[in-house]
Amino acid sequence: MKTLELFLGRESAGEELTVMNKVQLNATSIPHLQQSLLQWYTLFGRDLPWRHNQDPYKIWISEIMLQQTQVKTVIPYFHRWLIEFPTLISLANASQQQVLKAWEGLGYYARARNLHQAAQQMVRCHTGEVPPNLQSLLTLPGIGRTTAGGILSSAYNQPISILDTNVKRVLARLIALPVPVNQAIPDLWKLTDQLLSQDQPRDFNQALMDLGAMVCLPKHPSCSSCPWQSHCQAHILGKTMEIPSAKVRQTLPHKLIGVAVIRNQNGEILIDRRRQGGLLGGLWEFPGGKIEPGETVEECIHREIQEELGILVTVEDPLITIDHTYSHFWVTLYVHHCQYLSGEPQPLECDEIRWVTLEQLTDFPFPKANTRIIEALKEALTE
DNA sequence: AACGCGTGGCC
DNA sequence: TGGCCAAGCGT
Repeated sequence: MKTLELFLGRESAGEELTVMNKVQLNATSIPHLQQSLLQWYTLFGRDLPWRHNQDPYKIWISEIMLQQTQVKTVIPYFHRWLIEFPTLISLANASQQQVLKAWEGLGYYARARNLHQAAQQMVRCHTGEVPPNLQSLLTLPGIGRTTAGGILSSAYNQPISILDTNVKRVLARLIALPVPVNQAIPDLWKLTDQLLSQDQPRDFNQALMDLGAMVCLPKHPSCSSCPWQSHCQAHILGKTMEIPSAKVRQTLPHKLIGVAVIRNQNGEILIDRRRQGGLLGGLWEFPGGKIEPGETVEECIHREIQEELGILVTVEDPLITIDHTYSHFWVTLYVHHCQYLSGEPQPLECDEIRWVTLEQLTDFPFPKANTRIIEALKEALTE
């Protein structure tokens, strides 16, 4: 009997590889797994906007937006995006600020910067099309193996597999993976490769993700309605809830930040554009910085504004205090009204600075925590 | 190879 | 309701 053998949890350390666990999937069951999943998909697959046609550009946009982001969150962004950037050319010709503004609120902003760069790269090197092959796709910023597989299977119906969070969970349960998912990535790629339907790769990949998103849920999987129930080793062994093993999360560090809403005699407000590359790169913000030990908020803001912009301000009343959680830390922003005193503002620690009116603020892309400052400011100034 | 990278939904 | 989680990629 043919079997697909997956060797998991090898020991490394220079010596000969030691097989700690061997998981086998009966190769003769693969056609049945494919057919039962595809049949389930025709009955229960989701009706999603990016499944309405096979335009590679739209498929690409959806794949990027969906990285680490729920379908429900993506849908309105996807529609707005296609109105503003209906074609690959229009995206390539847009400014980064336009692109970031359309992305505002979606998070992981490197995705938007990469999308913009990749569009320009496609125009320069790929005749203005989303390249229909794996090698070329992987050279584009923001496109890794799973996204490339998603694009090639969805847009071109090519038999390229994917391994996203949903697929990892489904496959880990299917074979009752005895180690954490992250320790078995090469094996899971082999498995998703082996399972992929060569006849219907588009539907198969979409079906696999729908199964993970609708049935094989992290917390409460509906095994009774799963087309793979009779093949699922986790279900057979009663280990569905333990697989995949949850990853340990450590508590997020906390940062205290002083933030300045600086207004000049004309009532204009000073904002700065964050440097490319790092956290929230390319987005605008109200200037400020970390409160040092033993420092008051007022002292911090006065110092930071001098260091970052080379100007003097008087720190006045508090405007708002905001707690905000990022992916790897959380902050408390102590936001104060400030009055501009002297000096010519310079972009010492940012890419650009601007004096803008209250109305103009909404033309710039801001991170979420800063849009809350803008709302508070509008309330304060219209009273 | 582990870590940096946002935000909102969900309970 | 605070914590977990989501169609990953780049470095």
